[in-house]
Amino acid sequence: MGKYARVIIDISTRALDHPFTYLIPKELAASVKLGSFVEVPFGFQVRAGFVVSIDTELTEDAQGFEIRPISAVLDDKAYWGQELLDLTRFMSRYYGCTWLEALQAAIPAPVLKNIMGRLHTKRAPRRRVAKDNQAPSVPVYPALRLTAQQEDALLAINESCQGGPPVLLYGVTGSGKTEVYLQAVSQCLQAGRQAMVLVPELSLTHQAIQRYQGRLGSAVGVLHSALPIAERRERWWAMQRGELQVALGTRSAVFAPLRNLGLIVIDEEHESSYKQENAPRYSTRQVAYKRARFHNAGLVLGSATPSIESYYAAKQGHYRLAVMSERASGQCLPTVHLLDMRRRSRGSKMIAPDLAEAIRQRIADRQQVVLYINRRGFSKYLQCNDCGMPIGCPDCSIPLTYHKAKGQMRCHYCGFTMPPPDICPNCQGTNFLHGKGGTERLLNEVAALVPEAKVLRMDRDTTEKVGERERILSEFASGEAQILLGTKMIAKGLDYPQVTLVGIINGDEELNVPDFRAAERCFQMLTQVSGRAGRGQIAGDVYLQVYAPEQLAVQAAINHDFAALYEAEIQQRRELLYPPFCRLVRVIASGADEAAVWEQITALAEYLRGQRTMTVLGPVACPLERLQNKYRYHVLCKCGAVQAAVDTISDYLTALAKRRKTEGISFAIDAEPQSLS
DNA sequence: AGCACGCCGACT
DNA sequence: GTCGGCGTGCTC
Repeated sequence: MGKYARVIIDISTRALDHPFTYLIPKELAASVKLGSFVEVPFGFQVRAGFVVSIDTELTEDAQGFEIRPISAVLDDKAYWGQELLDLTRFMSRYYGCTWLEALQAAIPAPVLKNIMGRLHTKRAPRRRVAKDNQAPSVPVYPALRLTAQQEDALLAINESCQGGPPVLLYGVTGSGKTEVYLQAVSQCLQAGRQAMVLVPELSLTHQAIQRYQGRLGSAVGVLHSALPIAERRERWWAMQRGELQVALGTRSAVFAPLRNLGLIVIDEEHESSYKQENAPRYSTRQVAYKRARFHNAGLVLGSATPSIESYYAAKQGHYRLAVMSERASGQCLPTVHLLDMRRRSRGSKMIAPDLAEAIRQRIADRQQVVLYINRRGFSKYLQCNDCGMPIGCPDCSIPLTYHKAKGQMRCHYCGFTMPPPDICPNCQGTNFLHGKGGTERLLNEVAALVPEAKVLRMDRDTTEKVGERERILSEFASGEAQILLGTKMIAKGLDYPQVTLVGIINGDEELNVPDFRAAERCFQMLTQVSGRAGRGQIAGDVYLQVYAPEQLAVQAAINHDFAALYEAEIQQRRELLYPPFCRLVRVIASGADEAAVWEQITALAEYLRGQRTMTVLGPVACPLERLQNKYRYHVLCKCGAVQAAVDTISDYLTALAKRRKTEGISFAIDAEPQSLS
């Protein structure tokens, strides 16, 4: 029986991000446990806190303080106890966030809010209303016969569940990865263990959910932040009580409170949405790896276009590679027509004549068309109209960003600047294009081209509301509309047999994004979108409009040649020292006072350079220079070990916070960033 | 983050 | 004379 409890206070600031020691009063001795939420006196106030250790002796860090008693217990359930503590502690250290921020990510807001709501209000906890959330009956989805390759993959996964290495499942589109997951999960359940299936946000469609529920029935619990609050809370508690055996959901579902995990599946493992873009900036892959290790559970990372880093890790022997190179049902791939958009006159249409003709044809034949437009490029770049190459940084091999006001080209990794060139360094051409496209313009063009067709538009602007995406998709599925036009949202999960034509408007725009992963992302996107055409009886066509047809990412996508892309990328990353050959840690400073932000980030960069343990690039303005009226600057650290680098940065920032030097300026540490905007 | 303590300007 | 500005310091 411990006498003291060490507690993380419910205040998220670096200055207070350490445990405070309290006495456990005798009458609370039974209910104060590891992971309990408690109410404690804190200075002049009463705050909620989270018990992270229970000790019989006073620890050294608490010596010399007047130890006050815990005033009440807010919740004595230990949740997933020690695992939650270990995992969130690890996250706070590795990702450089506060322990509280990590806890807030691991416990859903509605649940947390409910507990915190009991603070100093002696209201008796209400009885849970046992609302059974049994969805209306779902059509049964029977098990399919596996191909030899699928059998092999399943075997590897089963071995992973029994202590074998994690599996990287590289299966081409249509090779039947989902069927393999379903059977692996079934076997896991039969062995009396639980399973978790993680998918990217955009893949968690009605259809996908039905497939899992159709096979696994009511054991499946869907976790998604878009669900109604009450439902989310109840679903979480049901898992906590052990009433659901399978958690199906997006990124945050990696924290599903399952206590007997046997298998974790991460589908589309290459997706960047698996990295959270605000604190705690965790990687789902890594948290899943930690949880799998804790439970001795299996782990599968699956993709038709694996990330370069995962594939490299597999080649190094960290993952077991399972390959499914054949389609399960022998559908044939669509024909890809490459349309070279260079040397087109100023003011010409976004849709090339060939594609325009094809659209007209399909509409006349009462078939359906998908038009994909890239909208990744938020910054302006300069592109050669003769060879199609973006003007890049000589040191970092990423496109330079064009700053109209200063009439300058700038590298957002290292700060290199130069005036806009008159002559293309690649081909000596003298014609340049200023890039930045628009959905609006495309929509108008399509309307003028085929006024009789109904066009649906789907992008972030039109799908703010919950359920809007499903509504648009079902309208398209019903055949009411002939053309679906949109951004990334339409790239995956669509399986409509009437679609015989896919037009990709700016297929290589991704290559103009100042990010060293641009080629990899471009390849992934082209592969995904192309897969939407010709899924029915009629063969499909893909019209791919590009400015740089020679670029390897484009060529590799047309030829379905992942190996070529991988080899080229890995060689370049080795030469330029990018992941997986180093680890990146990015620190962003932002604030309304630009001079103050610059001063702070410069001081940080100088300090880090002085440590001589990492290569420090910058500081420079972030590609997204101003966000919500705040100026943003970053430094990029190339290091050998993430933890050591983050420790150094965290210590510096904590000292700064304690001296109150950071008023009005906020810092964010991003360990192993996926996006550098 | 909050909140008190503390030392300097214009107000019932 | 005092009400109140926000600069420092502290919270087990």
